[in-house]
Amino acid sequence: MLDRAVIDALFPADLPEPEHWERRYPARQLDDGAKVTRFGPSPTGFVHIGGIYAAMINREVSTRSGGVYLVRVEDTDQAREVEGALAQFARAFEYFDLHPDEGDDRGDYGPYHQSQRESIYLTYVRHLLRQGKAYLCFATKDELADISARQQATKLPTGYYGKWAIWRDADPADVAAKLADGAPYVVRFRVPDDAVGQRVRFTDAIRGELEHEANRNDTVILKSSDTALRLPTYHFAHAVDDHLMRVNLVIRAEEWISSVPLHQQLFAALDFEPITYAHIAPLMKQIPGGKRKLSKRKDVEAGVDFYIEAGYPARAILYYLRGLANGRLAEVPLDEALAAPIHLDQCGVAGPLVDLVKLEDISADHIATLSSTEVYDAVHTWATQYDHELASVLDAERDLALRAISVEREGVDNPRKDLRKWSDFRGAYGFFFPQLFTPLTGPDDDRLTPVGLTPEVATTFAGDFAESYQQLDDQPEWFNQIRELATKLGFAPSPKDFKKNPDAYPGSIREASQLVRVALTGSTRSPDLHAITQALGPDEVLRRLRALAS
RNA sequence: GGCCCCGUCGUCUAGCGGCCUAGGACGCCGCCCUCUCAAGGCGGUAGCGCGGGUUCGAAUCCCGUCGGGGCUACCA
Repeated sequence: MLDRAVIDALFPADLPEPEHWERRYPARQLDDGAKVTRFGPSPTGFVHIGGIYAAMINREVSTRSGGVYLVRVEDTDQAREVEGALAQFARAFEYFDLHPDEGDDRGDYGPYHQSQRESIYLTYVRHLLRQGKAYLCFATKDELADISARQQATKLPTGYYGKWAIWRDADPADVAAKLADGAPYVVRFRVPDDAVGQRVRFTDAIRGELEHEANRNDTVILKSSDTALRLPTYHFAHAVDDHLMRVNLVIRAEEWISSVPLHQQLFAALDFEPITYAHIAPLMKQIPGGKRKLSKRKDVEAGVDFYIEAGYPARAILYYLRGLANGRLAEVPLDEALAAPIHLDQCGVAGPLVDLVKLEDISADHIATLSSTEVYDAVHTWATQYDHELASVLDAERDLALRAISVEREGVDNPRKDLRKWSDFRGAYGFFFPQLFTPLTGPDDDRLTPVGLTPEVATTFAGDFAESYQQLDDQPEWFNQIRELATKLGFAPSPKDFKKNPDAYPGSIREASQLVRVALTGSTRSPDLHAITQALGPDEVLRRLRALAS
């Protein structure tokens, strides 16, 4: 073990003792059962939908228990930090309305950036060093790689332990010599001697009793001394931060289960009160022949921006994720589900596949419950960010937009479900706006092809229809115009008759209707025709019909 | 390789020894409605990974096995 003077010389002279931090961050005054939870975004990449999933559960559990939810930025990996990642997190939290009780801008247990907590970590590293519960390690990358290779060759567990831990029991003179040379070092945790071969049990709030081999590795707790900031690894930061921030329930993804034995050793070595863990199942993606964890790099739908850019309403996504967390909540209506608590003991333990089709169904159902103005506002907000042309049209044509959105939405039992996300708006409703609609170029226009009428018939029908067109309020009367003209031009009165004898007619009432539809909307799919003409107004209706006729 | 987690229709799941000839939702298929597209209504398709036990009785408990996922980093 190193002399205390040697150890202390490695740290700033004014570095506080642990007692200082203990006083600085006192135990919280909370009711029994109140949960202090946290989410730790790591700005090393873009926001993962699984991060929103985890944040939502953390937020929910703390709120529900009368506790505190905090966001702590886990930026100890400075080398991999990605520009703009934090801003993206902020945007995502805003979009999903997941605001922490404590974070960068408020809270008494900060700073909430790990990169700003260096002296706190150093206090505890020095503390462990002085007690011989940690030690300096000068092993180089090459040496480590060599150790690992030899272990693999002899089928031994890989890692830095036992006789492989070359600096664990190094002669203080050798350490002093390295230090004198200015050699970079890391600080490793000294696993308790009695840990080898031990098994540990712990209770997971989601999974119940879990059992694991005790940790044997002298894990790095403080990263290399050759960097400007002396930052800890995740494991050490977790122990120090969650203890000092008085977190009492750690909800995190399943891949951390394997680290619990290490974390428990760390808590014990630091004399910290043990903490409760809840490991949630990771979100998965379907791949040929199986499934795997949703990958930020490979899967677009792993990134939150995918959902925000496409314009899935936040509440629909939240509802979907809630149903994934607690299956029962997928069976109750959205409002009820969002108001219901998430129970950790009812969380699924198998990683669910993210099912975009299901999300779209949920989203369409949700949008169908919104009023026209709510839809307008949401589309407008979305378009302002992602479709400027649409945004300016919506600004200029607010009344028309509202009339368009109202078609088969207001005052009906079953509102149309043609909007699954805000980016669908242009395709489904764009034709309402002259600025976004290109009239047919004539009977040869490709958009008319699916209707299956000859150019001559199409031109004649459109021309005659425009000629005698009347903008009638009554839907049946209005539709009679199509019916009568169709009869006059020899169309079959019903699709069945036409089907029975296709050579006897130019088409049926169905083709006639579709002709008008395509002329007015450019598509064979649209809301009710009469309602469209009411929204468009007679002038625009005639303009579009004549474009086909000419 | 070692260790850990997980395994019910294509997907999300209900089920926690008899209420299970396994229920619901999404998808898919069909029918109805209809001027079209949707929506809606009705119906259908499809599953306990496999093998042993325990038990009068197992999707439910135990063991094994197979399969999927994760950890095994100075990434979190």
